[in-house]
Amino acid sequence: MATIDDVAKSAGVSKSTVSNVFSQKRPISKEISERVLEAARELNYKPNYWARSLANKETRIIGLNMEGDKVKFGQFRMTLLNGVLKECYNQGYRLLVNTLPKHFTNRLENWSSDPVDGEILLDPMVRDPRIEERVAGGIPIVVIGRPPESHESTVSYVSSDNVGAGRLVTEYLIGLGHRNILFLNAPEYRTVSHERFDGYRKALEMAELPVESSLVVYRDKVFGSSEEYGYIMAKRLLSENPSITAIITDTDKVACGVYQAAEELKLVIPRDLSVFAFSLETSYGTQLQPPVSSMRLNGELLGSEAAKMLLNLCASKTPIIKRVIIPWELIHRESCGPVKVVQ
Amino acid sequence: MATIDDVAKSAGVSKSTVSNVFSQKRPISKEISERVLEAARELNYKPNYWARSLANKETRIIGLNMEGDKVKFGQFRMTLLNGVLKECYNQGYRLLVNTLPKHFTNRLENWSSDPVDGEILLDPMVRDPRIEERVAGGIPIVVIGRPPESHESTVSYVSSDNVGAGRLVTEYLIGLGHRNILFLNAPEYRTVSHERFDGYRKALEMAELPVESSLVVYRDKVFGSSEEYGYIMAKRLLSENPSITAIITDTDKVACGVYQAAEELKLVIPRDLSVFAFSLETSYGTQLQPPVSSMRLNGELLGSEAAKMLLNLCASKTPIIKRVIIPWELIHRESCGPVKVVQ
DNA sequence: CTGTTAGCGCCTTCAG
DNA sequence: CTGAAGGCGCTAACAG
Repeated sequence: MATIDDVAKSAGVSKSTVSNVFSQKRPISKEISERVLEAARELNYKPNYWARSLANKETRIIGLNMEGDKVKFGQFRMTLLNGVLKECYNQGYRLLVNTLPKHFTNRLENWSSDPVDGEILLDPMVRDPRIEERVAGGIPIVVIGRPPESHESTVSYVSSDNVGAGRLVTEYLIGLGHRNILFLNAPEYRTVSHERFDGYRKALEMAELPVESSLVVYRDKVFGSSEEYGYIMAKRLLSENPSITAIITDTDKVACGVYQAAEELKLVIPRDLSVFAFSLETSYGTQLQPPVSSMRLNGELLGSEAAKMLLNLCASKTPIIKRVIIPWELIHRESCGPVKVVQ
Repeated sequence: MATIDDVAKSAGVSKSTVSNVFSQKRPISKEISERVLEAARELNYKPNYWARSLANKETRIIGLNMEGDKVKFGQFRMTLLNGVLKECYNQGYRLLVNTLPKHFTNRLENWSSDPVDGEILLDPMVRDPRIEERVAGGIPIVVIGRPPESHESTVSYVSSDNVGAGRLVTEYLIGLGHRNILFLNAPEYRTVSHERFDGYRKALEMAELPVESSLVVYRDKVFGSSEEYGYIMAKRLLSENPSITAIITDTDKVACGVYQAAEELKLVIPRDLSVFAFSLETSYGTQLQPPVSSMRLNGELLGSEAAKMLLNLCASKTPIIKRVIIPWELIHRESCGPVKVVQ
């Protein structure tokens, strides 16, 4: 690969002239400029990205950091990704998907700074070392979802109103006459599960209903898949506690497990059991019989807003903490109905 | 941000010692090593990724390059992405999604090498400058899909058997009695549309049926969306030529437009019209009434195989051209049926 | 096992 | 408008 020196020599000019022909940072006479370009073309020269980044101290790359080792996109993350990409596209940035497993980054020889100007963090956790590291290193970040309380006022983020969502759903089910609503929540270490629980709790309190701790379950690591989580917990809890008439799940995959459990227990949805899923990760949501009611989260907007904020942060260097809440919408399908009247 | 020099000074050793403590490229005594690590921790030092890349001539980043300016993931691309990510994860590589619009890269000041060790190219075109550039620059690439003929034997690729798929689908429809099968193909500049057409043609020839050029349409740029393409072309051609009893489409989005046209023309699917879609990009495929028959393409395997090949290429430096064909599966749903018997 | 000296390829002063 | 010299932060080759 030809370097700037080769081109300079070949065109009979100095390195800095070549550099400026490309960077356009200072005017170069048309003749010389063309001579340089011609030489570059012949040598198949392109400025080296890393060398340029090193000197410029900027990469024009932003990172997308997904929590955990499972780096896998579902429906929701995909729309989110599309939003981020759209904004990258608009502003001439590239996107780096961070996929390094911990057992890799933990090794000393792989320990290094990240090759990005800033990062978008997904799925914030109640204790999130990712945030602390980046704050310490002065790397601009934007979180998608609510950051842990310790950083809520120091970190920019874009999120849905998860408390409101949890509350609305619960109120909706209460309105249908449900009194024992099982909540198959996301893992406890994620902030979102607490937000949704807060909403759930508020709705129950407003309705003067008790909050049974046995009805609130957080996903545990023991479950190999979301379906398994939904299936096992639904089967167990519905058997133990037949008064449960509605289940709120984290995703449609969990709901899928719930459906299976319901079928085995001869419970008909929505006649005997109402089911609601917060987010749709697959096409299960609409394929299930009956299709499961859910939230529409507008991932694309979450993504593009996050990217916009991050790129502003990268550019301005006067870090302005912002918070953006993206509205959701409750989608009524056919999985929730009035509670069965006991005869 | 602290540099290697700061750490060296603070620990009272030389730069190269610090370097080697981190890179582990040569043994450093335990005492010194710990002293260095201690100093690094205090200064919050991390090796600079770009500087390291520059010296090492490797980034441990691979690129995912999508043709065109539309950088957007649908269902199929997402599974493909997941496959790529899985392999990146296994081998400690990061993934860079290339999203730079042409009007950006065309500007001289943005012209530069790509910050990756190698690249996966999606949606190869009949004339594909991306391939030529990278071959000229000596950047390892793997194409997903069949490369243009000019490079078929010089470039590694992983693909589905699109000719076979086109053929099988067409034979299937012929077997159902269809004789006038409209093919709403992908854009002509993409190699995949030619492969599928080849299969379509072969099937017709085997059945000794004529290949009507008016029944083979390539998507044109004038269409703003896939749905529009399907809708407009189906409406026009079904009106002009009522003998058409089956339509093969590129994706479920195109099929969605076809469904709408059929409805307006009072054609019932599959009674009056059979519809088949090659790939499923959205949840339309299964949500449409009736659900549309399609190919299951195994995007995850395509992606992971491509990544595996690329990482091999990056490592070995003795470029071995490989070709991998990933099998597909025909999924029968309810959109194809026997041709209506004329009474 | 550790230190010294050159680069990697580009950009950025500062002279001219 | 152009050239020369030095630096970005790290690694590599060669001494010791």
